[in-house]
Amino acid sequence: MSRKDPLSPRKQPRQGRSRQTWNEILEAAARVFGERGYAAGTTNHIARVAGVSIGSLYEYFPNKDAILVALAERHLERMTLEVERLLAEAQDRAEPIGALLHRFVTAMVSVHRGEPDLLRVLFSEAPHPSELHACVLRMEETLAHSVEVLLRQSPELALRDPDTAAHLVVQTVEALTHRFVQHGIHELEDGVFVEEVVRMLESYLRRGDPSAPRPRRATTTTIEPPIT
Amino acid sequence: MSRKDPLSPRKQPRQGRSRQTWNEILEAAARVFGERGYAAGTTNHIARVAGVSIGSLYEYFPNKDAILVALAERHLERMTLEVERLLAEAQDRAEPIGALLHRFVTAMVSVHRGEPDLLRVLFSEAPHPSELHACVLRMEETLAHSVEVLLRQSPELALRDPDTAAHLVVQTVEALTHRFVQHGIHELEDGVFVEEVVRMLESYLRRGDPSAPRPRRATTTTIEPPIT
Amino acid sequence: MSRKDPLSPRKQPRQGRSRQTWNEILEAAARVFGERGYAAGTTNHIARVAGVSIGSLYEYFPNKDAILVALAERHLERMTLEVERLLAEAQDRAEPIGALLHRFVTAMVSVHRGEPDLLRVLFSEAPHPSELHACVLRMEETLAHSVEVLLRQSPELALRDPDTAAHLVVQTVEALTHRFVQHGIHELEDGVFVEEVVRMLESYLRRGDPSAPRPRRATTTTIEPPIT
Amino acid sequence: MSRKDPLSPRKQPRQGRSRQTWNEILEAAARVFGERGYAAGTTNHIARVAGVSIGSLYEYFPNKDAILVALAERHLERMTLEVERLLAEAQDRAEPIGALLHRFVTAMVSVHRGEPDLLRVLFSEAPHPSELHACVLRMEETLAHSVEVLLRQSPELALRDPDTAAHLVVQTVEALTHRFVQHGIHELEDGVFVEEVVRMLESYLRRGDPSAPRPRRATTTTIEPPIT
DNA sequence: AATGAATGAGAGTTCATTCAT
DNA sequence: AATGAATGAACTCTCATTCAT
Repeated sequence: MSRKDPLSPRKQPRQGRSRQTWNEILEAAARVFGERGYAAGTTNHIARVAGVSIGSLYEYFPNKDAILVALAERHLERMTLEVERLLAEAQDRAEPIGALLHRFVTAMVSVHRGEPDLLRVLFSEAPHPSELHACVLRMEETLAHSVEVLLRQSPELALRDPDTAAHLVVQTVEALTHRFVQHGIHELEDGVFVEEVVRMLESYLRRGDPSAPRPRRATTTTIEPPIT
Repeated sequence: MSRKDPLSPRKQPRQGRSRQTWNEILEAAARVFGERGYAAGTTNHIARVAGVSIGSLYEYFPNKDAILVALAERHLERMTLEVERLLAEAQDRAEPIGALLHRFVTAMVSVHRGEPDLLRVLFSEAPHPSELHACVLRMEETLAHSVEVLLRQSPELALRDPDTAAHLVVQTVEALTHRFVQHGIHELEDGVFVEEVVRMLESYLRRGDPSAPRPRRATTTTIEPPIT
Repeated sequence: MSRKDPLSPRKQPRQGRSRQTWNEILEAAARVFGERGYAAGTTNHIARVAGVSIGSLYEYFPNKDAILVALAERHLERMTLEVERLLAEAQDRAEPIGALLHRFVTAMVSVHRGEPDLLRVLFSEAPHPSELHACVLRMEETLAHSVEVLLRQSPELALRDPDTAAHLVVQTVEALTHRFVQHGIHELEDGVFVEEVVRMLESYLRRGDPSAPRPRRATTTTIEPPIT
Repeated sequence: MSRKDPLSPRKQPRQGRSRQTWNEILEAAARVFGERGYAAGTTNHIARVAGVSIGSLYEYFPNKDAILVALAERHLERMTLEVERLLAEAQDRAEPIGALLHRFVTAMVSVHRGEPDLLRVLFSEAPHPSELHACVLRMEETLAHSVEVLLRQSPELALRDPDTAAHLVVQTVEALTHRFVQHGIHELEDGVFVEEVVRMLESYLRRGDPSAPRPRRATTTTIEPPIT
C-alpha cells in the first residue's frame, strides 16, 4: 500500500537472460489477459504460461498492475514508432493529403489487428486510470503533434487551427479503429472502412474553416445534463 | 429452474415499495461502480449505500453482473428515448442537415454528461461482453436506423449508401462523445467540440460519393497485421 | 438457540383446514427433501411446493429440523402400524416361522419401496442424531418387542434368549432392506432377496443355541481398534 | 483446464512436507466432520484445526467435497487392506468356515471402532452420492469377491450360488457392524455381537440350498409398494 | 391465519503477494 | 536469481428465520 512508484517495473533489464525472461512474462501476460480478461487473468496463471515461478514474476514486476502498464507501454511504443515511420515516409514523398490519411488509417487498423484481445484489455477493461491513461495520453499527444506538422505543411490545406484539427483527426481515427477492430462496424470490409474514414477526414480538413481560430474555451454554448 | 437467463433481474416489480427498492439498489450501484469501478464495487457496499440488506439485493438481482446489465439497460433505454425524441422533433421541422446533426451531437454530449462515471464502467470496464454488448449493439442499431431514415429524407443529400453512412455517423458520434466526456479532447469546450464534430460529419455527408454504392465486403484492399 | 422443545411442531392441528395445510407442507417436504436432499432442500422451496407462504410454514413448524422429525414420525408410525398389523394377522393364523418371516421381510421391503428417497434422507443424510434417532429407536424397540412375542410363542423354536434374537432379526431386516431398496444388492430381484434373507434368519433362529443365555455384557472377547 | 474431475485432490504429494500437510488436513477434517457433522464442519475450521491457512487447504483440495471423498478413500483403502490381509491369512491356514467368519466380523468391528464418527459422516450424512458411493461400491465388490473365493474353497460348504451368498454376507456384516458400532444393538457386548452374527451367517451358509441356483431376476414374487 | 419482503450471519472459495529455502 | 508452499483478507452469494402488514 505504501509503495513509492508501484507501477514501474522493479527492473527492466537491458540484456541477457533477464531481458528474455522479462519478455516471456510480458508475452504470457498478453496471452492470458487477452484470453481471460484482466480480472480473470491471475498472476499465477501468467507465471505458469511464461514458464517461470510466481516468485520470479514478482522479481520482475512489483504487482499485477505493473504488468499491464508495461504491456501498454510496449504496445504504444511499437504503435507510435510504426505510425511515425509511416508519416515520415509520407512527408518525404510530399503525398497529397488523401493518400497520407489513407496510409495513416491503414497503419492504425493494421497495428490493432495484430493484437485485438490485448487492445480490448488495454483500452476497455482497465481499472487503472492513472498510469495507463497517462501512457495513452502521451502517445496520443505525440501522434497529434506529428499529424499537426503534416497538416501545416500540406499545400492543399489552409487550416486556421491545425492543432485542434490534428487532435480531432487522431481521436477519430483511434476511436473508430478500436471499434472497428473489436466489433466491426456494420460489417464493413477493411478496405471500405478505411476509405470511408479517409473520406470523412479529408472532407473535414478540406472544408475551409470560415472564421478565425476558435478559442478552446468557447464563449458560446454550454451543455447541461438533462434533468432526470 | 436451471439458470437459463442468469442475468435478468429476479423480480422487476412494476409498482410500489418493491419498485422503489429496485431503483434504490440501481442508483446505489451506479454510484458505487462509478466511484470505485466494477471490480472494486462490492455487492455489500452497494447494498449498504442503497440502505438495504445484502439479502434484499440478491432478492432483486441474481448476481453482481445482473446489476451491471440492468444499469446498462436503463441507461441505454433512457438515451435512445432522448435521442429519438430529438430526431423526431427535427424531422417534423424539416431542419437542414447541419442543424440536425447539431441537435444530435448536443443531445449525446448532454446525455453522457449526466453520468460520466457510469459511462466509464459500462463502456470501458465491463468484463461481460455477451449481455452487455448485446444491449449496446441493439441501441446502436436502433439509433443508426433512425439516422438512416433522416438521411434518406434530407433533400440536401443524395447518398448512395445511407445505411453505411448512418452507421458511421452513429459510431463516430458515440466514440468521440465518450472520449470527450471522459477525458476531454484537446481541452475543447463543449460548444466547440460539437461544432467541430458537426462540421466533420456534415462535410462527410455532403460530399457526394463519386461511385456506386460500395459492397460491404470489398474487393480491394485487405489489411494484414504487421509481422511481429 | 434457547428454544425449549425446538423440534416438536408448534401445533399439530387435529382437524379442518389447518390439518390439511400441515399435511401439504409435510408432503411437499417429502418431495423436496427426496429430490434434493436435506441440506439443499430449502424451506422456501418447500413452502412454494406446498403452495403456502414461508410465513405460514413457520406457523406450523418452528424450524427446518422439526419438519424432518415430523416426517420421520409420520413415516415410522405408518410403518410400525403396517408391520404390526401383519404380524398380528400371522399370529392369529399360527403360521410357521418361515412364512412369518417371509411376511415380515416382504412387508418391510414393500413399505420402504413406497418412499425410497425419503428413506434416504431420513436414514442416511440426517445431521440430527438426537430427536430423529430417538424416533427410530422407539420404533425399533416396538418392532423388536412384537417379534419377541412371536418368537416366544413359536412351537418350532426354543430360543434361550428370544430378546436378543428378536433385536438381531429386526436390525438385520431393517439394515438389509434399506440397502436393498436404495442401491440394490447384487442386482437381486425382490423375491429372491426376500427368500435369501428369510433363509438366513430362519436358519439362525432354528439352530438351537447350545449354551445358556449369554450375558449382554460378555465376559469374553473385547475388540480393540487397530493401532494406526 | 476445465473441471473434469472436480473432486480429486489438487496435489497428492508422495513425500516430504507436502505429504505431511496433506495428512494433517485430512486428519483435521476427520475430527471436525466427526465432531460437528459434514454440513457444520466448515473448511475454515478444518484449516484452523490442521494448523494451516485456508489458502493452503484449497491448495491441496479443490473444494469441501473433495476432502470428504479423500477421507472416504483413505478409510476404505485401509479397511479393504486390513480385511483382505485377514482373509488371506485364514485361507493359508485352511480354517473352518466358522473361525473364518469370526475373523471377518471381528476385523470389521475393529476397523470401524477406530473411527466411529468418521464412519457416521461417511456413510450416514453424505450429500454426495456419486463419487462417495462409487468408492463404497468398489470396496464392497472387492470384499465380496474375496469372500466368494473363500466360500468356493471351503470343503464344508457346497453352495449353488456362492456369488450371491458372498454378497449377502458382506452386506449383512457391513450393515450390522455399522449399526452396532454407532448406536449399539440391544446393548450387546462386542464378543456377543460377533458370535451372534457369526452364528447367523454360518447357519445360513451351511444350510444347503435345496434347489438350483436362483436367477437373479426372479420369476416369482414382485413386491408392490403399498397404496398410500 | 396468512403473507412475503427483508434480514444478516456466515458459508465456500479465490488470488495477489510474501518469504524461507 | 529462482522457487513455490503458504498466507489470509476479502469476495460473492445462500437461506433459515422474522415481523410489519
